[in-house]
Amino acid sequence: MMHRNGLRPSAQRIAVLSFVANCRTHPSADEIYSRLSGKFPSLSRTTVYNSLHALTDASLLRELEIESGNMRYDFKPQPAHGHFVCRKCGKIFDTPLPRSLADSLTPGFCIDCVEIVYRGLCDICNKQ
Amino acid sequence: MMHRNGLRPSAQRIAVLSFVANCRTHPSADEIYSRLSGKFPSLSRTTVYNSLHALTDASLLRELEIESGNMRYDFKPQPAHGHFVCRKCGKIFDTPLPRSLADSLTPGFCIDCVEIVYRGLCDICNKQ
DNA sequence: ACTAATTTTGTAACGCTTACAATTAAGTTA
DNA sequence: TAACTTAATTGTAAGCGTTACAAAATTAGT
Repeated sequence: MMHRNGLRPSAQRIAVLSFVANCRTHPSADEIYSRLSGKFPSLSRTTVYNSLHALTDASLLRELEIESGNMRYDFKPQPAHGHFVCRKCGKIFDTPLPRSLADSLTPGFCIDCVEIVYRGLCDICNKQ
Repeated sequence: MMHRNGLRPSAQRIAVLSFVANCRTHPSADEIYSRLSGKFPSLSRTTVYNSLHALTDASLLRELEIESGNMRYDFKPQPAHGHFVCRKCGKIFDTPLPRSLADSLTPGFCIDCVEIVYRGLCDICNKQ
């Protein structure tokens, strides 16, 4: 994957990418750093940020502006989806995209991507 | 409006609220501060943040997590709408919401609000 | 006018992110 | 393999938006 985009697949970058890809929580840079510094004792925060930027530029990751002051990351090759943020437990759930999203846009506009964030209570918190 | 929510309508708060309400650009805290410090020479950044928080808590403003590291503000009493961010000129356009947004959500979830951000090229930048 | 409560203000600090230079590692050529 | 070139990693320091806090100023009610 990285070779195709002229990215050198270093051990750190592989670790960052596969962690985000296998992690269901859309982790932040700091979460990634904390979880990986066990395997890479010399890991630097800067490396995590560098990797995240490189992988984002290569369209392997997507940045989620879901939480103020904390960028979160998503594995991009997955099918497009929205996100639901529970205001109580803070968990983030993937949601399917509603059909006909582009319907309501002015003609002449060119859409690169659509970001949908629902906020509310998840089913578990809603019961309590 | 503020009285109804137990908010004291100070001159600064009125200025912040009416500036956001009449400003089509969804301004950031810093933009608000810059534009208002002419009328209020002693205005403090903290006051702007305080006012924005108070007005947000009172549901008169809405926070937009559109731009990383820069919260933007929207006048809430307007009908619900999405936002289109042009990747070239950076302008933010209001867009109508697509119908049946809640369709795709898991039952049991309670939706407080939906945020939709389109990214791409606006009609003017698209022509160039 | 007096008191009590709220708001504004300025400074300092916080947290996430970036800039930068030095070190290390990885590819390339001979 | 050895020398060379390029790219990635690391640590420190700085940047930026935001928040915490205490003092001063303003407002509201008696």
